[in-house]
Amino acid sequence: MADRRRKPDPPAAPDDTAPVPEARKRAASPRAGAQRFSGTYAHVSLVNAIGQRIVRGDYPPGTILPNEAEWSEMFGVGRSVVREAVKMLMAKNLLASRPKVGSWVEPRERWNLLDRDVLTWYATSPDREGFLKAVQEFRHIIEPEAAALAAARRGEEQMQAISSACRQMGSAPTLSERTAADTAFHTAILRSAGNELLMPLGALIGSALESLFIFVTREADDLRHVQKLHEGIEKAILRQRPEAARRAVRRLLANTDQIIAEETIVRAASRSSRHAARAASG
Amino acid sequence: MADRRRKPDPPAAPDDTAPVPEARKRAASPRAGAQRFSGTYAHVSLVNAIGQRIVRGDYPPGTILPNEAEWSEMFGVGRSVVREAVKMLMAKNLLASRPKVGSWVEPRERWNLLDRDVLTWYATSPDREGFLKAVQEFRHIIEPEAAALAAARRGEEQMQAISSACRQMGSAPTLSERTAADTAFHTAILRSAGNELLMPLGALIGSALESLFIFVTREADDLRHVQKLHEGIEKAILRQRPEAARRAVRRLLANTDQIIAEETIVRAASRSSRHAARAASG
DNA sequence: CGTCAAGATATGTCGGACAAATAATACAAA
DNA sequence: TTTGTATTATTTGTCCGACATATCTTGACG
Repeated sequence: MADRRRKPDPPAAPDDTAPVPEARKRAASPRAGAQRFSGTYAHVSLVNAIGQRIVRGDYPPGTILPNEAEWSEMFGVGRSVVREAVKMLMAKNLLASRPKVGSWVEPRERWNLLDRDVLTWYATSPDREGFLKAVQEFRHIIEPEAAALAAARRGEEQMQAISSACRQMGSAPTLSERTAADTAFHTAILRSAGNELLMPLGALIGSALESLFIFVTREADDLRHVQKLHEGIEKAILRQRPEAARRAVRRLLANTDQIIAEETIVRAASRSSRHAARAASG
Repeated sequence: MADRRRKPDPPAAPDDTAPVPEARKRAASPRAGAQRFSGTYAHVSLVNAIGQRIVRGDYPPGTILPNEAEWSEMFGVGRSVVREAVKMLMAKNLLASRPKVGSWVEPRERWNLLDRDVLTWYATSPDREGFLKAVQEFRHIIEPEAAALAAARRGEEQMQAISSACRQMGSAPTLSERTAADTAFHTAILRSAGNELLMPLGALIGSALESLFIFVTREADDLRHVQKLHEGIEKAILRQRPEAARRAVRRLLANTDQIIAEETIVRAASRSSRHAARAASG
């Protein structure tokens, strides 16, 4: 779930580094079911909890969900909180509802899979491999063209944003910061492409990179190589060469494909070895 | 706004052609502001009203919106209805809010522009030309590749869905039905591509076609030509020729580009003639 | 000038009550 | 038996009022 609480633009934020208010006490007793997180509003917790369960497959499409009273009981929140959370999931087309029937899970092809939150839940679902495969294929479709458009139309500040992100990627001390810069790099390219419909896809790339960052360990040589690939993209856009940008992005994606493939093999091997161990011990 | 009230899958719907219950009486007096629509739930009306105003530009990004009490007053609904509507818009990233500050319009690049409802509001906004331009460019990126994937991976029933939609397009008696079949055709291709991330984009194509259907008059010759172009796509997918499918889609899109360009010229001309008339009379 | 305290105000949450929609059931009629 | 109709039960939809929480603003104080 994206952080809903950010400083609004108009009331200029004097200090955005202020710590998020933690340690919020709940008077309500934490009843059975999933726990509530302090520091977050109840409806946000609920949206995440229910959304994650749906995407994870706990309630397959067509299933009638627990009704409002049951959710309310399960999470120890008021009915209005449940209703607002359900409405948010409806807005993402994960749910629909009717009086006397209840709420049910919508068929998967209606889900707003490109939504930030839904992507996050998908990325942490058991089908992570399916997620990575789909996202990566999608990137192959989108990103080369986006880079080509960016090479053709990018403005001066946009170019600076791209270069800056690329530099930060190279000098990031931690993998986490590197991933953030990586996401910023690709998002900046999408923005530079001059088509606002492309921008929501930044969340897609971000969740893919984050998923890779969490599960894949990478060696120094590899990181250097990846950095060179990114610089190749930057250079092509800087020089306003659409075809070169397209090719450079394809090279990067091919590299990522390879990493995913290797990781998949490793995971499959460890899985089968676990199976073997279990079979041997059983 | 997509119709939220549909028959759920599990309780098999015996008759889906039953008329939507109209003529619902409101006890509450219709106060100032936008009117409520009978037959629809209040929160749906509110989501549409507020969402449309935001996308249309009535409240530019950064603007603090009226607070809950004011919306409540404006539309003559209770505060909970307002809150649920606002939550749905938050789920689409059009809004964010904070206690003591209020709700504000999020920067445009955070909007979930690929969402069905947001697209609908965008399509009816004053910037319809910008909308069509962006969507059409996006189609150029997505659809050729989707068709190529479909040609490579389509199943038997998926092929039947494509062919059926293509046939229905050819024999549709009204333009409205033709547009519906057209949308079904492209949606079926997206589904056949075997990447679920592509499926939400059906809404994009649908809204583009609907927008064209509403504003563009087309001649019989033109329609025949378009039909042939669609059949070319169908044939390529039927024969499982990815490259041919890609090319066929590009031909169709080039044709659509031309139609949009012509329409744009016509509208610009009528606009300037109106200006001229006004200038002459003023 | 900077820091901290108090007030003001918008959203967040709770609880209860009633309205509306509709699936399911019971029942009457053909 | 079948068909159509009224009743019932249940779930979501809406309203209201109260209070909690967050946080911007203001002002006192060092």
